[in-house]
Amino acid sequence: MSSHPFSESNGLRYKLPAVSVDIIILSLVEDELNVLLVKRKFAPFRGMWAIPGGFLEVDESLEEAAARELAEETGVTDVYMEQLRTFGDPGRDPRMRVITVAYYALLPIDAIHHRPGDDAAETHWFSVFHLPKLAFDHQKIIDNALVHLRNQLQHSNVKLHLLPDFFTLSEIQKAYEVILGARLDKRNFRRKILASGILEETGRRKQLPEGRPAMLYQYRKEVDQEFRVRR
Amino acid sequence: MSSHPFSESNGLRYKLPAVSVDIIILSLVEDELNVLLVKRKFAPFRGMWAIPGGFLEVDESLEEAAARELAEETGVTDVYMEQLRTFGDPGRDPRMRVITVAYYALLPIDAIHHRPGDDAAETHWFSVFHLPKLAFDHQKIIDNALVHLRNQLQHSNVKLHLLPDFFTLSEIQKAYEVILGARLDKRNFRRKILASGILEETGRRKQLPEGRPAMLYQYRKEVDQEFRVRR
DNA sequence: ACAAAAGTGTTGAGAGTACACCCATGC
DNA sequence: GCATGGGTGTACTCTCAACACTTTTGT
Repeated sequence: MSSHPFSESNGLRYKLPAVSVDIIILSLVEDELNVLLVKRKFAPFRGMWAIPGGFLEVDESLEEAAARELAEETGVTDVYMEQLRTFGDPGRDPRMRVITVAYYALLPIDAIHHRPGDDAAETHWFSVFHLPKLAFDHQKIIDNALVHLRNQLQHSNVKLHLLPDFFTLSEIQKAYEVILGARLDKRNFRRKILASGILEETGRRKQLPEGRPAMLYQYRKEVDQEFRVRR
Repeated sequence: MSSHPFSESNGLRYKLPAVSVDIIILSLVEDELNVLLVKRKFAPFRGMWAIPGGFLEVDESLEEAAARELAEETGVTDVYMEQLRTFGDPGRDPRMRVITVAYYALLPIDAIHHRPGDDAAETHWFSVFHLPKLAFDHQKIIDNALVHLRNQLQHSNVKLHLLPDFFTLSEIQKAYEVILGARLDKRNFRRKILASGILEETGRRKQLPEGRPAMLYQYRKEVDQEFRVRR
């Protein structure tokens, strides 16, 4: 183990990298998987779109920093978040060495109050599949988040935190299809997700503009934890 | 996005956290999954065992830092490494704020030269299942690595980088059993791993001290990449 | 010949996949 | 009564799990 950075003679403090937290905020809006981006007001990459984030403050855990950034951009708290990965290549920020810990947050459609505080930062939702050119290595970070999300849906029956409290089976199937980029068979999808036991009927139905009303489901509270194992 | 940490008036530099890289070095030794630990020479936690690691140097990527620490402890280069997760709770290091990016490295038994340089640091291999009390939050970090490794073996046919170049089917099965902590059926294991196509026969056999000689296998070069998808 | 580890097949259960029609509602 | 989306069953394939004996070698 190398020595402590402060135990060396002074003049080395400039070597300390900065630590930031970036948060990929994902939501389903009108059958699209959207990510919230902010337009940069300062150099470098001034005017370009970037993942919201900021520097870590003293006595704040990484999760707290991510939650704070999320609240600043969306006004939303109590949201599902997960640490993704840390990016720290030298040169990823031209100003100085910045190590960024990437988180991603999944929010249901109905939780978005969209810029309640006047942060004055310009924000916008983009489809993750049609992004503009992004600042820093942010495209790579979003690619990473998407791979992670797809893996979760394919290999387990985790709760998909992008849905509102009550939803129809068609809505959850559509969410899977949008994220995976593939059509799924209705009968097989329903049988599988109901057999997995993560859902329960609410007894209520959703009145649609057209067609037969659909049963509303919710995730069972008890099985919030994942159960991925096969045996 | 909060402002740049250096753009504020001075007096704030002490706020910058330090960034370290810890590397969990795993190896199979005599049917045990072992992790390499170092005995701390300085406070805090002086005399306790810890995961090898060190502070990130300027112009060094996170991967390079992890590889450097690995080489310092084992003399080994060109090893399979993967980023695990970043730990940064305030108070995890009593001296100051330290954000640590955890990596794990898997090395085959025969790659270990064990302390070729005289680092003077006392190192020792421990079974991951019988660890002493560790410094910092290092127990948590190792738990994390173990969960990650088990998930990989259970949900995919990735190359297990803990094995030497050539190995018998009994050896690879034993490796799976040690890591998963479960007995596996010999016939089912062999059928499954051969059907997955990640292995190929070498044509050579391993002469054993007792019993019938066993066919030696190797991982196929072309399929180093994972193929987890089902459809 | 015996001890030790390698090697090998079959059967039953459950999961995944492909596929097409009837049902309830609003207008 | 018709347009719209909700809801349902069956047959085939493939994967997984359980289970015991024969083969090859060294001594």
